[in-house]
Amino acid sequence: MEAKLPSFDSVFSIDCVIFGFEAGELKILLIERNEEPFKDWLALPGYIVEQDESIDDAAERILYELTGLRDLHMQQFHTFGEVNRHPQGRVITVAYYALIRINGQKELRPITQYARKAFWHPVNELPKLAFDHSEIFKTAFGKIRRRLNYQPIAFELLPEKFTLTQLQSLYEAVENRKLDKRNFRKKMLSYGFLKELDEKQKGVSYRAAKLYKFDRRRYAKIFHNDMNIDK
Amino acid sequence: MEAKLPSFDSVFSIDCVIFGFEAGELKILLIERNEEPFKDWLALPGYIVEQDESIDDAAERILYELTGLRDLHMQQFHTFGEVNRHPQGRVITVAYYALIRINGQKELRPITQYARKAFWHPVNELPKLAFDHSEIFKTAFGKIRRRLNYQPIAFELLPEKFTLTQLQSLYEAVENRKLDKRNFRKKMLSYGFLKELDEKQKGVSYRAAKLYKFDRRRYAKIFHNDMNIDK
DNA sequence: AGATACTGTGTGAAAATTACACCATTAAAT
DNA sequence: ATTTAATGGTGTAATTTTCACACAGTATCT
Repeated sequence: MEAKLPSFDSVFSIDCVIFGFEAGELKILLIERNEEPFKDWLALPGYIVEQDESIDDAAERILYELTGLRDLHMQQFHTFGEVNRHPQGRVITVAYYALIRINGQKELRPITQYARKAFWHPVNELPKLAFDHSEIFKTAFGKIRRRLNYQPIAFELLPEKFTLTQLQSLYEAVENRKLDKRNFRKKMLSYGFLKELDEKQKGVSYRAAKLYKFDRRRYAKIFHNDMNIDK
Repeated sequence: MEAKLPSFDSVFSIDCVIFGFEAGELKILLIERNEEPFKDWLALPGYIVEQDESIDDAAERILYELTGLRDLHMQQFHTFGEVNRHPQGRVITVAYYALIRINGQKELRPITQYARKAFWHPVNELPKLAFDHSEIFKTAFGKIRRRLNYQPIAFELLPEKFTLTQLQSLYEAVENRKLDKRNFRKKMLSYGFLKELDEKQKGVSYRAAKLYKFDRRRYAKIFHNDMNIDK
């Protein structure tokens, strides 16, 4: 009986919204498309999923092929399924986001020919993007803005060792408002998951600030029953 | 050039997790499948999306066809895309949830032959479900549990006019813990979006409680800049 | 030596959260 | 008429959290 059932194929895609933080500015990763449709347009890194890979695996592969970036923790956040969102037919897309440190060492280098190049672009003043990617970006930005206050995602955007001022300016960039320095530091430290290091900032022309690290272990212990539900 | 591009078809599905509240218990809507695969199994209401309907439209249609329920506000919450989640091939599924009042008047009556019947089942002691539907349910339950405290979703589960005790017992059912009556009432009323009615409960063999209504207008005013970000 | 630019710190007021117990009202049972 | 069972409805004090707010210290550059 099972043998009689028809067998299904499917065409759907993944799009990735990768956030980074650099020079006090929040940025996302864009590619310049080298393939129709929307050839030469700017777009989010995204492509069609293969039949034999899970959507989570596909997200990793596709991001790697288009940008050269690997091993980020991407999270699915929404699926976009308007009938005409893709000019070639019915293609829904599952959108993922990730937050990463922008790091001069990590070269952005498309592996496939589908992208001509990949680069960081500030989230303010984004140009028009291919497909419905502008909408996808907007949704992603809304999600991380809210999530910032419930999950320790800020630390994925900062270098491993960071100053409290850097952390604060990230919050300010995402929330788009000024925060009080004393209250911010008090609150962050009170959580108990920041590890104070014996090191100081270098190369600044003013008093060097202490460096801190996000301590995943302590975090896991502290929020085992609270914020972790979210995972 | 555009004319040369291949044209895509796709097979993917929608599954719905519909929560209701009755007799102090949280329930979800299940169907008994009348079609292979998983014929005779219990499952979430779900089916394949047509090529010419958006996924949001599809969710409404599918739920209606399998259960007779219409005009709920469903919200997409996750897409499930493991390679072998569907025995007939590659079928990812976009999952939606909704919260509704269980109402004796609304008959549960499948329109198509794909479901033999539709019925409410308590969320505790759920049987094994078809496909990966047990996992889908679990994810949905996690989402609404967290959302309960950020968004006014509780009122969608209660009758239009409800008592504070009913509201409290809903919170207790979802959070699975007892709450303090005085603090709960104080807090709920302090929000200012509950409208006290001149009516009282009827047909109870003890002191009748006042009835309240959720006042969407006041809610929208009060939380315009806060919780509404979430929408 | 002075200018510059940022680091790092404390206190008090206000608001929100928590813990906690008893009398009032109604319908049903006697 | 009285009692019983079940829930409705209410306040206060202690604690915790949030918020507003200002200035001296230090490294670097000139």
